[in-house]
Amino acid sequence: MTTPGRRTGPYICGIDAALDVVSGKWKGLVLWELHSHGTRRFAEIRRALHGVSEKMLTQHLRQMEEDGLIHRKVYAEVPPKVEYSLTEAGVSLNEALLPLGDWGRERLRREGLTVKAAATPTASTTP
Amino acid sequence: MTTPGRRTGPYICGIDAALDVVSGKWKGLVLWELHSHGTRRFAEIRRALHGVSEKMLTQHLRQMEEDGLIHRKVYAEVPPKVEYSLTEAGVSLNEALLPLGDWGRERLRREGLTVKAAATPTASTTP
DNA sequence: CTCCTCACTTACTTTTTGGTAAGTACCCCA
DNA sequence: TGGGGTACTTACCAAAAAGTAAGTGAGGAG
Repeated sequence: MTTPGRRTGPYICGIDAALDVVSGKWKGLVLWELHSHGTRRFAEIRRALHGVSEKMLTQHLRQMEEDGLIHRKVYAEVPPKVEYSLTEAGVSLNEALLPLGDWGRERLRREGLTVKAAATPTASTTP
Repeated sequence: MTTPGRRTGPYICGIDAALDVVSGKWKGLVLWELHSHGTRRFAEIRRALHGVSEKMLTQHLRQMEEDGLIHRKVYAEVPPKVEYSLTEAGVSLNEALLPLGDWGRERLRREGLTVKAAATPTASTTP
């Protein structure tokens, strides 16, 4: 039990409340994956996020669902099928993250840091 | 030695590179404190961020300095005096965080979450 | 003389986070 | 019959982040 919690309770400001929802090794990527593909199945996301474990992925997806960022649709089919997509809040969060992504890319340029091979080769632009 | 590192190396995208620099329980607040006051001394920041320990604060400040977000000026005076201020990168990061702060405040409103007493009562608006 | 302030550092402990590996239950393909 | 795929869960472990408490060394207030 005990949701692998980080529901710290009272926040001190908006940034706090927003960062809390994005922090987690893969959450940003999940957000971006769903943003650029609209709807994805569990295994598709897993393959897109090279290196994520099933445990971490489910954990993150559950938290993001709880936080109202993504929607989870289960098909009562026989090989299980679950589809994830962004909610309105998820879409707007993604938009709010765009300037931060710009800043990050600028930082990479500035410091001459390496960027790993794109997580999703099919995605148009990486954030 | 060995900076309490979280320099994970190769990033996968800009958001990654930006989040890495802001994640840490107090970094967002430090950024905001310096943004709204221009220049602050160690003890002033400490008092503004109610609840931070000296260890965590120095640790965060050092990392942020390493990441080029803040500038640290030491006066060779007899009761020590150190002043912190934002660098250009720090200022632009703060700007990039504004939409995220908006989103966070919207989230707080949406979910009816509590907000702790402002960290800096003198600050005009909380992010 | 004693305590408080400044800006830290160090050692140690706890909490949180992430990773590994296995198990589940059923299906399709060869 | 054996292997792969679907979407997970569980138990256990390692690593990282954060908290606690104490020490430093000089100055100024009482």
